[in-house]
Amino acid sequence: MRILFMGTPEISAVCLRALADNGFEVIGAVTGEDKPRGRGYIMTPSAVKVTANEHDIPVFQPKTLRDEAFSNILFELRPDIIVVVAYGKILPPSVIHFPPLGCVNLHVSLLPKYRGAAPMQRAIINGDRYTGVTAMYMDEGLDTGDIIEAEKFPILDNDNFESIHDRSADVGSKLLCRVLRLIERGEATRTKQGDDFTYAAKIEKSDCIVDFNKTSHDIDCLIRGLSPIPLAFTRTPDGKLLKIVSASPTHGHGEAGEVIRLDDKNGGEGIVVATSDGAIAIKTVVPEGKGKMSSADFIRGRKIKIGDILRCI
RNA sequence: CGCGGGGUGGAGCAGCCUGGUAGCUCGUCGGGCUCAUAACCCGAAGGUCGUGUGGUUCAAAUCCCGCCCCCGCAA
Repeated sequence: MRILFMGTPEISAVCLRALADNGFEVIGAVTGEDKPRGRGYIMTPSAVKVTANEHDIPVFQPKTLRDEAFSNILFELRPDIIVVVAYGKILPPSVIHFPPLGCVNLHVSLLPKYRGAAPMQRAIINGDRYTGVTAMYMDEGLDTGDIIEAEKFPILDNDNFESIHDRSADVGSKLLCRVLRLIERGEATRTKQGDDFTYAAKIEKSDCIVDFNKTSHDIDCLIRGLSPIPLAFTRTPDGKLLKIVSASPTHGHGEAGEVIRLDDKNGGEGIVVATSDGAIAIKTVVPEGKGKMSSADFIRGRKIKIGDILRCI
């Protein structure tokens, strides 16, 4: 079965690696173009491109899928099936209907919940107790295709975006391999999605602002859903950015955003900030212009004091 | 040449502008107090201040120049 893989970020790369390591015939990898990233705008290849190169899989980085150039690539490759994992571009009908065995997509949520861009983050931010991965046949809608198989797993109190991402990649890549074997044997089934869908909108900067007028639980979920990338943030009284890597709800009373306790002992509470229904202990931070450090270290640097109000103006 | 911050004993920082015997909060080690402690008290060790055996100077962590490295933003 000739598989054309399409994907871009790390989670896609994990899936591509799984396919390659499990003996699937991956005839090509379509991925986003190299983009200037990081300090100094260095041109950087996608995770999928790097992985494909490691496995000697031909890489294609079309500007668009809607032109003759890409059609020609499809004709030459003659894929039996296209596997898509977080590619980053919408596939036009001409591509979706090209391969005889269709296009299979791995989506990191339990569809029809959380269609769209940021399902993992949204599930954590919303305080969901579980999430999952879904393999489906793509149709022309946004994550609306028929479900082949899905797998559910819990979101624990200490999970964050990173741990859920890694688990999704692990579970998802295995699910993908399993589903592809079913398809090879002609045993894959189709189940229509239910109507109770939701969308997981892209994470915007405004989503990352910590509002201490919310409950400790909501703030905790926000922080975990955005950690370690892009990170929830607030500001210290001097206007400096303070990103929050990890925190946990605790007890306390005070004006929302007020620093009510400071614990500079290693492993201690760190910076304790009042919320609408208690307080939250900030354990790890990234100060503006600095790298990640424990709240204890931040406090020792004498940059914060009890009574300070944290808020974004 | 995208914007900016920074490299000072093990950690986080101050000192640099206005050159002149290295400081703060911790940690570590030793001792004390205590039923006990991550608490408190006393004491100690530990730094060529990223680097060039660079420039200026009587004198450089501090001013000037080159180089290396780290980080945040933005994409």
